[in-house]
Amino acid sequence: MARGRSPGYDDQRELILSRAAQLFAQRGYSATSMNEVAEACGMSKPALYHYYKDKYTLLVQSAEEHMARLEALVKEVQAQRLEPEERLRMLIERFVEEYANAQNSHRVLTEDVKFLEEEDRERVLAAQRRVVAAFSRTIGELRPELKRAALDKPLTMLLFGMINWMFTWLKPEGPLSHEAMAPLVADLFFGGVPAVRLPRS
Amino acid sequence: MARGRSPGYDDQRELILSRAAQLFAQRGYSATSMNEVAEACGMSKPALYHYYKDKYTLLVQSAEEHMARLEALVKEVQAQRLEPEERLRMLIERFVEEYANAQNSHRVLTEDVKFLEEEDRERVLAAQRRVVAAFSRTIGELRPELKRAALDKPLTMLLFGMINWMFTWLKPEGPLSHEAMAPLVADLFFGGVPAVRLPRS
DNA sequence: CCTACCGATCGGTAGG
DNA sequence: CCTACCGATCGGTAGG
Repeated sequence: MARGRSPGYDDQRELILSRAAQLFAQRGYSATSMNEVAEACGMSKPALYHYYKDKYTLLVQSAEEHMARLEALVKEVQAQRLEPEERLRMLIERFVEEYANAQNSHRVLTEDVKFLEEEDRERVLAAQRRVVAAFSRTIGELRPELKRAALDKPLTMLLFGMINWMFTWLKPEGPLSHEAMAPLVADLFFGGVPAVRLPRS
Repeated sequence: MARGRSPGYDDQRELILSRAAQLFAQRGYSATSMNEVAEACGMSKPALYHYYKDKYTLLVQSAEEHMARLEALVKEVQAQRLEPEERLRMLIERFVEEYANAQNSHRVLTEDVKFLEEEDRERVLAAQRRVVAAFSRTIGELRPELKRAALDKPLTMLLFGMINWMFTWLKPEGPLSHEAMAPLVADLFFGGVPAVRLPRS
């Protein structure tokens, strides 16, 4: 029978992961030392190693948990069985919100995937592809001829560009909130999609 | 009287900078060693240090040269005195083309600015602000009420999101060329801008 | 322009 | 014999 960990164990792991993600986001994975992570958590390095076996595990964990949340979010929205436009609007809104709440993980995911080993990176990228596919299917339903012209995926990536890039310039102290940005992105995208000219076949 | 450098000196410097940018883009600035740079250039590490005094100079040089090209490009387009929509279309086209030709520098600029020292980073960011201002002025001319609602800058950043993010997913071997992407971005943006709803005042 | 190094700091782990 | 740590230092490697 398992005796279980100390009661604060999981809380400590969560704290460490969030502090590590913050440092990785600020300085980059490889420029962050485990000494800095330990210090940011108010513990010694050996204590840190009690909770995570190595630095790399922090990176993998951060990336995977973030992707898991994004995939869960996609499933939640899909379960509502909305019309394409409404569904995509909600996906945009929920993704912007999630990014706002997980800016460090988001940045680690977009900038530090290169430090993942082949196998881990493939698993993360596979999850990203599933998320992108959910968006692009919705865009294909929105205007089916885009899908026939193979423009659904590129347009999806332009949409992701707008929201993935958002937190490089949108500062929390600024006059504009992320809640105000989501409808702006949606208006711009839904206004633009009908204007896209198809290549002549 | 200056004796001048060896005839191949500037060529070597250019080669090194381009190889270094390639490695920085692939592995990140801090995870790239000067041994790797030297090897990629087919020279010893001491030889490399003959051309650049340190690793940091390679980073600064890469960022500054790339920003200088972008600013030159903005000036060229502005000199043509086009109508706002045509001018913005051309800016988009030229930026996508420049990014395509300088993907490594572009990635270094977007992901490794954090390694610049305060003073250098400020100079680079100031150049970026001037470029953004050129875009956002044009967008303000396109639909002046956006500027009054302070949405010209956010919309500019959404546009930059689309094109800055493009080369994270657009692969040279892929079926879609960057030349085809520029008009797609422009159509989407110009179609979307009139659809943007202003916050009620 | 090479081999041969340096001061420092890295990620990770020993004994207690 | 378990867990939760500490002070000190390991083997290797970074930039220079």
